[in-house]
Amino acid sequence: METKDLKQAGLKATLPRIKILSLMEENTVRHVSAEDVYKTLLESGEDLSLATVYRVLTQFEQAGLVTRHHFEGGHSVFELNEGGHHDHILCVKCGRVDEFVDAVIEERQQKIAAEKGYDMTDHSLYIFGICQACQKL
Amino acid sequence: METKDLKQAGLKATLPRIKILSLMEENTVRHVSAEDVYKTLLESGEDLSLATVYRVLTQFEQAGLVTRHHFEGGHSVFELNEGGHHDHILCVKCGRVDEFVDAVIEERQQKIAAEKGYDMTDHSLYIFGICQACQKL
DNA sequence: CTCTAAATGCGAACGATTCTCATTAACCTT
DNA sequence: AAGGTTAATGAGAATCGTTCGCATTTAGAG
Repeated sequence: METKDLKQAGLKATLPRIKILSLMEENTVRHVSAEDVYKTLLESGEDLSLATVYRVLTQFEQAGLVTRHHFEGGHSVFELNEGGHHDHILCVKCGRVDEFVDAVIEERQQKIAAEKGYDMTDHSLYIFGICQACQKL
Repeated sequence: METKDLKQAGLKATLPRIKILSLMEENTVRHVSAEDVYKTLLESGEDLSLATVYRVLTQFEQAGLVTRHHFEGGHSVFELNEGGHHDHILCVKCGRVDEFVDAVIEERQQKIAAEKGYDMTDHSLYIFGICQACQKL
C-alpha cells in the first residue's frame, strides 16, 4: 500500500503522490524521466500537472524513496530504491540498462576516498558499452 | 602550437578555436564550463560568441581533444584530454575536484562488462564526499 | 465537519544549450 | 599575394528540461 510508504517517508498521502509511487512500483518501468511519468499517468486517465511530477519526484528523492540519475542528454531519470545499492551498465546503441554490484569496486572506492582525505558520502558509476544484441547487428 | 593540434584533429584553425584550445591548455583551469570559457576570453579582450564556445567545445569533444563531464546541476564541464584516463572525486560542499586512477577498478569494470555480455567502450566514475578542508568547518 | 497548512495546477520564468541565417574568415587555387 | 568557395562565426531567437509564483484545492488534525 503506497499510502503507508508515503506516511512513513513523512509525506502526506495525496493523490498525485500515490499515483506516481504506484507507477514506480510496477516492476515494468525501472528507469523513468519526469516526462515519462507525466505522459504515462495522463494516458491512464489521471489528471495531474508536470510541475507536480517534478516536485513529487524531488521529494521522493529527498525522502530516499527514489534515486535520480544523470544519464547523459541533459534530463534526469528516476529509479525506485529497492533491493539495495547497485551500479549501471548501459548500451550506447540501444539504451538498454543493466545493473550490477561489485564488492571489490565498492571497497576500492572507500580506500581511494580515504587516501585523498575525503569522507565519502556517495558515488556514481556507469559503464558504457555495446550489448550482446547490438553487437550482432 | 594549437594550430597544428587543430589541423591534426581535422578542424580549421580559426581564431575562436585557437583561443579556446589555448585557454584549455593552460594548466590553471582543468575543469571549465562553456560559460567559464566565454567569460574568461571576454575578460582577456577576445571577442567571441557564447554559441561559438558551445559549438567549438562540442567539436573538440567529438575530435577527442576534450571530455565532457556531467557534474550535477545541469550544466556540462569540459576537461582537456591529456595525461591519459582518470576518474574524479568531488567535494559536495565546496565543489573541489580531485583526480585518481585505480587499476583494480579499471580491471573489474572490464570483467563486469564481459560478464554482462557487453563490449565496453567507456565508463564514468565519480566519488562524492567531503574534502579535508570542509570536514573541519 | 471544519479549519489550516500543505499540496496542486497553471502558466510564466528560468538557465543551459541549440538553432537560424546573414556576415565573415580560412584555405585552396592562381 | 589576390579571389573564390565553403565552412565558421555572431547575434539573437528558439528550444528543452526544469522551477517558480500564486490562486485554488485537499489531506488530515481537532
